[in-house]
Amino acid sequence: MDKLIIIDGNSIANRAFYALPLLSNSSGLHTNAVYGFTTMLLKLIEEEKPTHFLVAFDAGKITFRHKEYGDYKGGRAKTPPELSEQFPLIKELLKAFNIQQFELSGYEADDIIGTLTKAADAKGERVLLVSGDKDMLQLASDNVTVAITRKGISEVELYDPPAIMEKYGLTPQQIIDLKGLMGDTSDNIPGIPGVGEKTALKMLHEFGTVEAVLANADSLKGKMKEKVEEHAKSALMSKDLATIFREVPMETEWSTFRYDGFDGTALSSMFRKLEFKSLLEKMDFGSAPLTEEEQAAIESLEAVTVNAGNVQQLIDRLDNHAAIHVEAIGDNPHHAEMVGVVWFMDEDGTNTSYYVPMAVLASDAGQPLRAWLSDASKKKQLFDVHRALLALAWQDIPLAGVDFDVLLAAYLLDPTDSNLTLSGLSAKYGLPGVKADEEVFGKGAKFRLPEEAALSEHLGRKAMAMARMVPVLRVELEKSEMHRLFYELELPLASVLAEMELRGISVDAEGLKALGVELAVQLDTIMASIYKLAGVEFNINSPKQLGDILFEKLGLPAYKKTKTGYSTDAEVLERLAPYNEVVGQILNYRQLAKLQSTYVEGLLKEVRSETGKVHTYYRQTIAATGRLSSQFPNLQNIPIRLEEGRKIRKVFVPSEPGWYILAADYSQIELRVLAHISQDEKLKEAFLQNMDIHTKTAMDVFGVEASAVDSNMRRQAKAVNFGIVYGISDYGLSQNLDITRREAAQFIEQYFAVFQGVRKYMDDIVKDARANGYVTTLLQRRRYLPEITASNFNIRSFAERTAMNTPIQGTAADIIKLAMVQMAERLKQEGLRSRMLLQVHDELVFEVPEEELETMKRLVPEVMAAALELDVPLRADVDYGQTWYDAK
DNA sequence: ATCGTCACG
DNA sequence: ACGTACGTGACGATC
Repeated sequence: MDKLIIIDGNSIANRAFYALPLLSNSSGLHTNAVYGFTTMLLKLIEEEKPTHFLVAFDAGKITFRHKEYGDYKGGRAKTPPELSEQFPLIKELLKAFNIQQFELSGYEADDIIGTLTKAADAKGERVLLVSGDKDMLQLASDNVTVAITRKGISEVELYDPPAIMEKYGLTPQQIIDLKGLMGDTSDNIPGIPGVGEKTALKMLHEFGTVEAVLANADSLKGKMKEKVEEHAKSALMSKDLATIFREVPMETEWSTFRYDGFDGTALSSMFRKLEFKSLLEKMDFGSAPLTEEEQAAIESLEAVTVNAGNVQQLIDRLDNHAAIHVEAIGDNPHHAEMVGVVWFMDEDGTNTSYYVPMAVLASDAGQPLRAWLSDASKKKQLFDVHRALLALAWQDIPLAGVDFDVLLAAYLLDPTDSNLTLSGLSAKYGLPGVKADEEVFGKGAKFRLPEEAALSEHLGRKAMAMARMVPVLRVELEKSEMHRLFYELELPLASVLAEMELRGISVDAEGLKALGVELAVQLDTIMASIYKLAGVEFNINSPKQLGDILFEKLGLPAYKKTKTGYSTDAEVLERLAPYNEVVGQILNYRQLAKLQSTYVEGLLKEVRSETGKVHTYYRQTIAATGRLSSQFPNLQNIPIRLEEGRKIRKVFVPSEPGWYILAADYSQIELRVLAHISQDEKLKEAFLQNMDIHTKTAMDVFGVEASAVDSNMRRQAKAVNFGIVYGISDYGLSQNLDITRREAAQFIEQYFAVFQGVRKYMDDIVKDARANGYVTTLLQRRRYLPEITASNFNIRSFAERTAMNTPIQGTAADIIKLAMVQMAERLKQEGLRSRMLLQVHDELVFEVPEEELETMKRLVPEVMAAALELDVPLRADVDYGQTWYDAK
């Protein structure tokens, strides 16, 4: 039996747009609505197996309804541009799907659909109508089932006449009467004011139609009677407006909508264009050939695999210059599995790549190649030098002479790009033909290296793409004035980081284990006590089970909810603590369990048994602000705020007997940066006089002398200063200080009244961001903020706070990176044995031999303070001790 | 894979 | 009216 699926195109596109985050592909095209639309089409095709298919769209600006009723749809917000730009893509997508689309000027999609379902009814054909709009229920019949999306677009609810009867007690026809009575604000259909769904349903259950309700208005009571009588005309007009027009003059010939399946080539090409990687994989187009156009755009390449027999061919071609790619498998470069190295020489235009498997590179035959890699006079361009340095170092192959990094350059050009891969960047810069690693290797459990020829081809394509991108990226860096940031800071930093990470930091594993035993004992005791107080054993680590116990069994008040249930975070538990003793125990348990799982067990897993060291991996191309991040293990979030956790720092020790751990941290670097870029006189003055900034802020905001600032005032001032750096909002500050929004707003107003330069900076930076589309740091690091013009208040506000925060946080990141490069330089220059080990955003950690202590105590803060000259002084405080804990 | 929670600056 | 403080990573639970 035939089955026609009709999609209400505008409605589904809207639903998809608001249900999904604002995705965009590498060329900046928004694709979330297209993506949602696509997944819906795929699901319908698979599950419903339609024989006929069409999508109806609204067309033309003025429909006959506007002529009858000027205000029709007057209340509806304009379609945001982020959505309108996706309609052409959806239409292109439908072509690739081979699905008919219908639009008729002067009519809405509803009318087209109404006319078609009427025709289907007449012929007795089955129809599934998909929409996000409940109005469509009026079209349901024995033949027509209506599917209404719910919760985004992934799920639909099916309505046939019995289902509508069950849910509303109405026939499909009466859905029109329902809307006539209650109206619809989104379409600006008035209905009867004061009548909502409940009242409207009651009336219809009693009288049946709008007309009958009006005729029987007398039998209604009091106010309702008045309202119905007064708005009788409006009700009738509303019913009329809500009635879908089913007589559109159009072709309703069934065979026009025949659906014979999609064209794999066109669809896979479309998915590639949209960069729907997950769909491409899931669909397994596999051998779906590229379109001629795509094929023509791909350069030819001869991918040579090097072995002992032909290695001389590569050695003969080695020159002073090449793009190379180091392929190593695994997230952690400290124990990545080396696949091999690929060379691509650009000069002679032969388009030949040379893939050298690791075994060949490590063999005697590979010796000249290893020598070339280690020769600083041989200039090479890479993708992710930092990772390559580490992976090669663990194979005892030094790498030198790197003069460009495609990854690092692309990161600087857009630090928020979420697809910084050779495949993604190739697509972004118009070089098709580089497959995604996932596509070639598979992922997760399915990961395996392909056969040699395919591997050689894939790696060769990566190297060639790099070679092509290098000159383009060099120009782009120049154009956006980030070439100095790149060549003088980020590229040298990559080597400094690699050196620190390879050195590693020693961990007292025995001490850590002892701490673990202590924690285990305490956790056991607390657990038993919690079970006793709760009267039942449960998994305390499960927020779901914990929520059930606290809010159902013990009946405590629930302050806030999460998407999936009750919130049980520390903020909630602290409020609940007075009600029941168990809550405090749970907080205590959480704190210790975190220490045990993350900092004892987690850290122990990362300690290398041969050396007793951990080797973190700083990621240089992740954070949108230019900060580093740290992984495997994360050494940037070792506890310090609470004493119990702070003890973890005792296990970080020097790697040589008699040495010390020395740590230096910037004092108030972000507020000093703010003073400099805002040129606020008061703020500058505070730092020029080296005052306690939070006390100073309290004095100015509360208008009192230093002696009158109590600890509570200082605490509040401190929160305001944090808020300022984060891009302040009254709501955020009120949450933080647990005060009302009005009070928070007053604080902020008082702050700005004093620090007028800061206010001006905040205003100007948002204006700048809107005008340029991006903000920059002092060293010209850039962050694009496309959402600064969003129509959605929340999205736009977020972008505005980001515009305020990024130059501050980013400039602080610039400064400490400068200090690191300069510090590495000085250690070398002055022949010091001290070593830089860690960076924690505003802090540098070293291990220092005793005889260098005095030198380092002086040198480190000096270099840090002088890293960049601002209009206020920078200051770094230093301390040292036997462990990181003691260097406080 | 995603969520809730919590560690840091 | 709208409802989030900025930037990260790791863990256990759950689907």
